Amino acid sequence: MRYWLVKSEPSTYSIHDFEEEKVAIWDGVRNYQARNFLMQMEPGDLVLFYHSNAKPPGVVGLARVRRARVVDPTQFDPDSPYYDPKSNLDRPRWITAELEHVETFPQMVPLSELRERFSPEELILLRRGNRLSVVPVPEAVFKEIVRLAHEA
DNA sequence: GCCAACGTTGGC
DNA sequence: GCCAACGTTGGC
Repeated sequence: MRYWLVKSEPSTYSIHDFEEEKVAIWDGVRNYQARNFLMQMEPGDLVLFYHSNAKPPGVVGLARVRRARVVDPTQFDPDSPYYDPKSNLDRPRWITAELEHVETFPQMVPLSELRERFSPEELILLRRGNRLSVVPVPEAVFKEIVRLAHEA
């Protein structure tokens, strides 16, 4: 059982979109390091949902891995912005996971608070220049973030 | 809107 | 294989 954080721009796909849809294939990730993390996800893993490019940016909800190592269908769709002509059906290049919505937090945990409470060493998200849209989160950090999201 | 950081592309 | 140019991410 592992813990993760995924980023999404709310203007593209927000926690509210996810709450309505309930289940989503986490498609469109086109970075090998992020993909390698996606491929390590297992059913039952818990995933923090982070709004990037938002005002303010921060952790806004919780998801759970429903299916592991799902082929990202958008890589084969010429009409998709995520189409990858170099991928092929026999050896798909982009593998992801299917997530289910667990909770939209009663209060978001903004990036500024994450910076106050955690170090860049323990939370990859905080490392300078980090652009990975999928990162692992240590259990203790995960639990603390969930606690903060429910604090009165 | 700015710009630092980073990834990718393509000429050589 | 190197690396300059370019594109993207994402906080501010």
